[in-house]
Amino acid sequence: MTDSKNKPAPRPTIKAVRGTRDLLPDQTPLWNRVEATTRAVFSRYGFGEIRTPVFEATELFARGVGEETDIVSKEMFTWEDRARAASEKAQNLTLRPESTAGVVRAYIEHKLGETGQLQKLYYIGPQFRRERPQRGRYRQFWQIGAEVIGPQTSGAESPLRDAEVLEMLASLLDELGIRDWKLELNSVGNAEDRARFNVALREALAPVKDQMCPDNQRRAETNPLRVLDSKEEADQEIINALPKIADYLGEESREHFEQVKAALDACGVPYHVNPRLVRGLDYYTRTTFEFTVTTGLGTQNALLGGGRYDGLSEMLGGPKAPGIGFAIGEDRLILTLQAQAEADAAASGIAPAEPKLDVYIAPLGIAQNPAALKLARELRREGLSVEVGDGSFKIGKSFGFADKLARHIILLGEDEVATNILTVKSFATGEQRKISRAELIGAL
RNA sequence: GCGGCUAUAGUUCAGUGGCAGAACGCCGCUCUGUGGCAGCGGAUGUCGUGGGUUCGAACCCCACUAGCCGCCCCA
Repeated sequence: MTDSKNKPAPRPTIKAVRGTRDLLPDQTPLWNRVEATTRAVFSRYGFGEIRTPVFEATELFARGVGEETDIVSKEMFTWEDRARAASEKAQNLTLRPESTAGVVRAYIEHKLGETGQLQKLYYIGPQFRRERPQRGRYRQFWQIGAEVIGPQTSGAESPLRDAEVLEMLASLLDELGIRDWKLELNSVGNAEDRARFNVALREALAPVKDQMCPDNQRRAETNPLRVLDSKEEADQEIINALPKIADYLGEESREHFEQVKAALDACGVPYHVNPRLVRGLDYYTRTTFEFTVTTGLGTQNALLGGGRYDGLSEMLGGPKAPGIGFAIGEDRLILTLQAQAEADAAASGIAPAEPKLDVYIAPLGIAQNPAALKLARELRREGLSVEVGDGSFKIGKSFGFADKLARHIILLGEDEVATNILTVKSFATGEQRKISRAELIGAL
């Protein structure tokens, strides 16, 4: 006679934290397809997988990504690790906001350059940025990235590598079925070019920066390059009049860029040179690029971005090791594919079929449960996908479940267990047959 | 970090001060070894959280949280 209105004391429910989310089984097949395709494509180009830690010393990102970038200055999940002994120093740690710095750290730490070989490394994994969540922008998000890095003698600096990476990305997006991608390409020059350009830019900005928005005024001071890709309407006239990086490229950088473009032309990979494409991370030199799409992402239309980082290894205290790499926003890739699939379904009026199991086994009565599980075990071992009902279910209920889950139902009553002649009904045809256990696999 | 919009059943959503609703889905029965279709019946719920106004709040006000959209930035 307990009072059913006596509800348990309310407890606050725990939810996924802001900007994070669960990927349920209706989502993960697409993720797995994307990742499997990526691995297959990358391995055809000689890339091997690297797995680095999801957290690193904060210093790595400060030096690698750049102290003045938004990522480092305001978007990192950083904490002070407890010192476990008086003699131990507390360490400042950070959840990785991107993976290139970590990969290059590993390259240096494991002396991969000493092999003399070009290293082609890829990764797939979560990254963390403390930004305001939005469509296609999460606080835990996934990136698929690859890096080509090695000593100069390995050919890591060759424009061939830039073109190969870009061609690989074009092939990957094609193979995944991304239909409307666009490659934006630019060169920001080598360290010397950038230094000269920065001086010229500062000179040009000095008399006009007061007329610009506060953000651009700040950038004019801290990172003048970033003024160039500002989208602030009111400042566009001023920005268009600023010096162009292309005019400050040295002969070497210019020639490098020309060769990248020539190789892309030869491969038939379309691109648009965008002189204002300046990527946000400090380590980029020479080639920079971005692939954008028009479906599914709204204003977060950059699907992936990357570029060359010839000085990064040295910035991290390693040997000279030119490299080029990119990071694909996997979440955005998935959103794009989903948006395309929805558009296709709407156009054709055909909803994609749900995947079904091969067999649903319905024991009729709990006495048949052990036999049902035994049969399931055997069929699964022979490679079939199988679900087992419970003998307490009414037969109608079993059919209901079976029809949703599987292509065939096997009824397992006393007779079937005793004779080893199974009753099998196929939902596609509605046909019901008696099949001996020995002939079952062939009959399905 | 800034601005706008939003939050009601499992889902999509209606409800603008007076009994908490619809569709789909779910459960039961018609039908105890035959599902889908159909008929009948049923449950959907702290109306995001906390406070305030009011005789009375899903509705008005405030704060918070979360989501979406945009800005910033980035993948």
